[in-house]
Amino acid sequence: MSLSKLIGFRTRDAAPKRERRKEARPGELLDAALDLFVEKGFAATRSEEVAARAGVSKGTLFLYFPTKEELFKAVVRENISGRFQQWNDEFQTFEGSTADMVRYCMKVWWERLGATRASGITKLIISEARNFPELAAFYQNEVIKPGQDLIRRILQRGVDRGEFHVIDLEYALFSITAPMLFLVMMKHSLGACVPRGYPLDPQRYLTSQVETLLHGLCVRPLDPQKGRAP
Amino acid sequence: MSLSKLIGFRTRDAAPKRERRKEARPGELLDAALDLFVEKGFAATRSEEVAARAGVSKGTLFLYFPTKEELFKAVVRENISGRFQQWNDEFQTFEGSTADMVRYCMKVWWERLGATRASGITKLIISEARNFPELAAFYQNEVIKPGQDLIRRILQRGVDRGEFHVIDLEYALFSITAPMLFLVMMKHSLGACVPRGYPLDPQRYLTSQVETLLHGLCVRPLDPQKGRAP
DNA sequence: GCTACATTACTAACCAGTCAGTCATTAAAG
DNA sequence: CTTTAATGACTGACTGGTTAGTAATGTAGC
Repeated sequence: MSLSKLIGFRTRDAAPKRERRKEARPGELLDAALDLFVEKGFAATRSEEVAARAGVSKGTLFLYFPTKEELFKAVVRENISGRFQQWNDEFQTFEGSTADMVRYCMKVWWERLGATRASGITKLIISEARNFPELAAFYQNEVIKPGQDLIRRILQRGVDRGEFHVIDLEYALFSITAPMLFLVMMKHSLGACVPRGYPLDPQRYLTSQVETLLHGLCVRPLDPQKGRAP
Repeated sequence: MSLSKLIGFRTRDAAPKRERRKEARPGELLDAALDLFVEKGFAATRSEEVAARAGVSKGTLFLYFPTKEELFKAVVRENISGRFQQWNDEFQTFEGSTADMVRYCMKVWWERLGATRASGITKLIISEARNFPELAAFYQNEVIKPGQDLIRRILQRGVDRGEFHVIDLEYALFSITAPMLFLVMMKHSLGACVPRGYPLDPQRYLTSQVETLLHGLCVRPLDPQKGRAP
């Protein structure tokens, strides 16, 4: 059985003509790789399949990326780490209550990462960290650390302005990241293959989690009896 | 290189004598399988390695378990599903506030599952669900469903007794399971290979998460200003 | 026709599951 | 108690199928 049959389609249509397109290849390969890494994970994604989906042969893939690991790192840089600078700047100039800042943070995270294909990379790393520790370390430095720094700054702002009574900044961090991680896992793991129970409305899920978190976090709840009614 | 060298030790000491121990084999194989599945995941665990760690040959493994998937299911039954009945009974007879019940639930979960090797199975399933949907479905029925039913009953009790103001039971569920999942993931994924930041004290983590959750969940917080100080 | 991009065929290495045969154990017969 | 024969638990080489990465061979475009 031919591989192209196996995959079902070629991006660069039926004509198996040989073309020289040095500029476009890397981008097309990264795009194909993201799809397949998210769908199958790192170990289970075959290099030849990535090449086929980008409409080239396996040899060509290794012409642009020396190993499968380097291909993966390039995918992460392209889709996640490369975009952190912009987000950092955005939060530097935020005005309003820190509670709103937390709400906005979740919203932005979902719109720009959680809801996109790129969130599958997070699931992949969590899934395969132990089998590919070098990739895990790369992701830790390139994505997790900057992300946590950003959240830490938000929480610190809440404490500094007397809005939050955070005892332990490091643990409060996880009150924000755990729901994010859970949603990503539902989207890309069990939720993607065991339909029972989960199609989980992301907006509603995030709102519910954030509001619960804030009511346990704010020094002066607006009104003990209100704030949760529809 | 010999496989026993690769693995580093044999459970049933240096003598490679041939023994007939029909009764003991399945248990020893399940034990070895749990270790390796947790350490490497399902796909990356080689059958021969499981056999070697149990001190038998690969042929013997397939004598007791027809396929690798059946071996895995047996591991889940042995270590998780087989124990649910007892836990269910325990919560049926709980007396005290539902808040305490939630605290107790977390504590018990950690002591009997989270802290044990078995928690690695949860991580494995989340990691490999998409590549092994049949295993995911099995786990969904055998573990997740019973677990969620248990938590749902606790929350419902809180609502019935006027202790909780839960709007949507199905989403409140995740406020309890998400921190559990996060902790398991830290323990078995990034936390197990990227030392930076995490050795995460489980007791402290769980307490912090549960208290935050409860203060946003209880109808009448005991005292808005207190309850979070050490 | 030259050269840089692209392909194909190849290597070396994996691994689940099988099966023909081996040998520890047991029990019947001497 | 000892010998012999039957049993079935156990073994490991083998099959058929994987895949990352390489190198020889093409061919497009200048």
